[in-house]
Formats: sequence, C-alpha cells, structure tokens
Amino acid sequence: MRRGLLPVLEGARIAKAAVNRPDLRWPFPENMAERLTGATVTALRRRSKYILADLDTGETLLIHLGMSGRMLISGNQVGQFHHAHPAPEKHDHVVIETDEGARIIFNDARRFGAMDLLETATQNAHWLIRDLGPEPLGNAFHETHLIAAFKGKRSPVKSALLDQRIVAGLGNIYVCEALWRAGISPLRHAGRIGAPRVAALVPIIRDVLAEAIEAGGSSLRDHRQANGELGYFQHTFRVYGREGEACQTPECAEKIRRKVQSGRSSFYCPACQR
DNA sequence: ATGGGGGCCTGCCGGC
DNA sequence: TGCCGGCAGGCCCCCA
Repeated sequence: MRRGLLPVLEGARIAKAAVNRPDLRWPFPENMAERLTGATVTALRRRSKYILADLDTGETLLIHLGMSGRMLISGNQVGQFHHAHPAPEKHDHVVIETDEGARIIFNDARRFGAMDLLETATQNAHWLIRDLGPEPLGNAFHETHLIAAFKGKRSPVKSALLDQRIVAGLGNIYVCEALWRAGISPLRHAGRIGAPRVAALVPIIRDVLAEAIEAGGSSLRDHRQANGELGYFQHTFRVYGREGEACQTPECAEKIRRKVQSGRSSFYCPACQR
C-alpha cells in the first residue's frame, strides 16, 4: 500500500480532506480534516502494518487498514495515465485530495481500521507504535532475536508469530505460509522448538513477505492494493484457505487441515508440519 | 505475568 | 427468495 500511495502522496500538498464520520475503531483526533488540509506530505513510511505520512506541520498521519480497509486512488498519478474518480461508495470514510488532482479514498466496511495524528518528533512513543517488535525485513530481526523471544514461551508458535511485540507486521496468512515452509506445526509451543528450526524460520519469513510484496499483496475479497488492482500473492498460498486440498509437498499424501487457534484459523499439513 | 477468548463491525456465502 | 450461521486480512481488553 505504501508503494501504491508513494507517487501520489509523497511531496504532495493536501488540498482538501473530508472526514465523513467521527471514528473508525477509535475516534478520529480532534479537527483531523483541518489539521490535514494544507499540509504537505514530506515522507511516506511504514512501520509494521501502519502507514505513516510525515507532514510539514510537525504531525504524522497514521493509517491502519484493519481487516477490510482499502485505499482507492484516482485522478492524476505521477507518471501514469489519468483515472476518473469513482462514484462514492458506502463506507468511504475519509477522502483526501492533493494539489495535483489525485484523490485517495479510505473505505472500510468493518471499521477495524484506524487513523490518528501523532507528533512527528515523539511518534515512537505512541501507544500503537511503542511496543512493536523488529521489522521482519530489517536487520534487527535475526536468528538470535527469535530464539530469545521463543525461549520459555508456552504459547503456540502460531500465536507467538502473530504477537506484534515479537516481530512486527506478520498477519494470519503469512504466519500460516511461513510455518508450512518451515515444517513447523502451528500447534507447537514456541519454547519447545529447537534453536536450528527457529533460526530457519527467519529467512523463510523474509522470503514469504518479500514474495508477497513483490506480487502486490494478498488481496482477498474486497481488499485491494493501493492502486485498486487485485494482488496476486493469493494465488501462491500453499496452505491458507486450502482446507481439504492436497498438501503441496512432493510425495506428501496428506490433506490440509484447518484448526482454530485463539480465534484465528490455522491452515497446516499434519504430516509435514511437526 | 502470560495466554486465551470475547468483542468490535459489516458483508458474503452456503445451506435450508 | 429469505433467513441464519459461519467466516473473514487485526488487535485491544478483560479475565483466569
């Protein structure tokens, strides 16, 4: 999503911001529309699943898509052809227009998403940011870190990898996919996986994410990439959403199972994953 | 202190 | 056709 927004938002001035309801998951900050209007986006960054847009006002706009959030871009796009603005839709909660004629619509049916304005200088102390673990694609996420984080942990490895304090940014799909590639059962307690197998998870997690980003995201159902086109990583899922299908490991005769763990579906091969 | 489950919302799909 | 249950990419909060 950051990559999709980059050409229209970074360096652009927000000419107009329309806020169509008082809240998403939490109330919007006071006077959000006024505080956005006239601001120039100096940098567009990402931390975990949050988009962070630094403004020249000293504030940073934080955006989270939750489960069903989408960003739709229309109008002038730098280096691209012109897209007509779409007709307004139900759940278009925030609409931002730039000086250069681009329109960005935040649409979120379930409203699990979020937006907030942070003081840029102290953004890392924000309650949504401060406890996040290392970025999985960054240098701070390494074998030693994951081994230490798993040590003594009683929770299933599935829950541990979804814990944003251990590693930031993994969701249900990518944890399922990484565990299948690593041959680790989602049910296994994190603290009872041998160090070499934990270490092997690190490059696997990086691979899964890098491939997903390259393919443009997962894009299930109504979730779209920032440019409005469907992503393709969903076609490469090996286990997620494949309950009852044959395991894709060569020679493996098992079928993929689904099991609910702390309220989330885990998909896994009972033969390949131990 | 840690871990599991509930809850927040709406929409869609399949079964009856 | 309509109704109902189940399910969905996340994550805070409460309780044991």
